[in-house]
Amino acid sequence: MNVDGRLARGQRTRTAVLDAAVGLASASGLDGLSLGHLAESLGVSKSGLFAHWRSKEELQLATIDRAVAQWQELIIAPALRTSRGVRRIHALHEARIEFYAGRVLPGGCFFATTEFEFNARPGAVRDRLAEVFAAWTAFLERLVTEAVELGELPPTTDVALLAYEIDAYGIAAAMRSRLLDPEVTYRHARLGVLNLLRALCPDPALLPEGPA
Amino acid sequence: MNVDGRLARGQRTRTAVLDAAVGLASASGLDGLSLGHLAESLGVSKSGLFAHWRSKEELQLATIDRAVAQWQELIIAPALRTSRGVRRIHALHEARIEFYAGRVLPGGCFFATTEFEFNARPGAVRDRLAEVFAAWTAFLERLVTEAVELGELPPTTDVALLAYEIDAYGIAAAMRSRLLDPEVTYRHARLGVLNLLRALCPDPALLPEGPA
DNA sequence: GAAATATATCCGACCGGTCGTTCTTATTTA
DNA sequence: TAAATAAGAACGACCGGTCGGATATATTTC
Repeated sequence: MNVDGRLARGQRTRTAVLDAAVGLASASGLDGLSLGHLAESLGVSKSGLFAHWRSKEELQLATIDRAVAQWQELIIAPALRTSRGVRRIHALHEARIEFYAGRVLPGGCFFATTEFEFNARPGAVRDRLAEVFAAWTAFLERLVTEAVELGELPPTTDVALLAYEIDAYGIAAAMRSRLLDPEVTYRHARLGVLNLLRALCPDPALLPEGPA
Repeated sequence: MNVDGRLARGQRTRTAVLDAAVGLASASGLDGLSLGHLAESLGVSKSGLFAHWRSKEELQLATIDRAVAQWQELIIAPALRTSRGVRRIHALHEARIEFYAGRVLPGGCFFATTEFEFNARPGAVRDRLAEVFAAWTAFLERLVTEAVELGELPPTTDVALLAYEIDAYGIAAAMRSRLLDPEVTYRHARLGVLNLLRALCPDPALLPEGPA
């Protein structure tokens, strides 16, 4: 970084490349995205990419990190600004559905696409994706645990199961929205979690009224 | 077919190729599976495949049809042998989870893999996959409707929503089981639907007792 | 029934094209 | 000037696909 705070040229290039890679890979997958197409979409030569990353795999790993940062900023951070407990769980899910429905990444969910792509392809990329997924699950479970500790959910709540259920509605939305009616899909994904939380949460004031 | 009922040589080859293709594509995807690898795994020459299908896309479409037939036989048919209503819905979900957990196809769920793979790849294959998915959704909704008509589910049931929720637990299981603990994942997928049905179904005798 | 013919099936060799990657060279930046 | 950054050309490997010919199977002919 320069003295005046501006990013060096190389750093700017790297960020631009990774942002484009996240967007394109959300549609085509990380392996499905060819370096030639990525370079062309940026008006950059393919070999120039190798000045910043030693191999395609290194660029893929960097792309995952960039996608995690975006996820953190667009999904996690807004949820953490709401009050702890059931409200925060609901806000997290809503932010996720908004993310899909708003087509922030034109290709859909980066993680859903790549995690299916690398499901049966062992290697560093798959390991990294598994780490990210495990961290996401742990985060979800932590939010549920907090809601239980606050008394907003019954103490008998199966934390891991509820986290699974909430995540399932999101995953299914990411998949179904591209093949079936997106509006209907997103409505179901939102209604499903709302019903789930309403059935468990004794205090109806913690959740929005109406059909969602 | 011959007069004695045995399949002709070509027909046997075609079936063997498609069976292998379904298995391999469940792991690597339909486009990710190269014709060279497919041919090699069968001890057959690559060019020989083109004697049966005019292009890779034609073989992909035939592979989808074969996967549909397997799904019909292994998931749909067993469920249809149980009595109509909530029991049948539950049996369908259980068969699906068993299918994943039993690793019938070593690569996971053929449809989950390929539908994500072709999510952003328009063409005949994607169209066919969307058709299959729509048919699957319609089938799920029909089962739910039947349960409502039988009085086993409340008449106020949101049929499409409940079908979405049941499918979501299956989709999530297909995805998470490969990156997180499979046993835990399948247990959650089964428990989730069981809880869902128990909460709606006034007659507890229609569902198995115990924690799943 | 045997020979001859037609057809279905399959293979090895090869093509053009795309992939990730490397090497050499030029240009910018500090 | 030295280092960082970029481009261009070219590579070997692999891809889907084609082609002529070999082999097995079915059908016809005698």
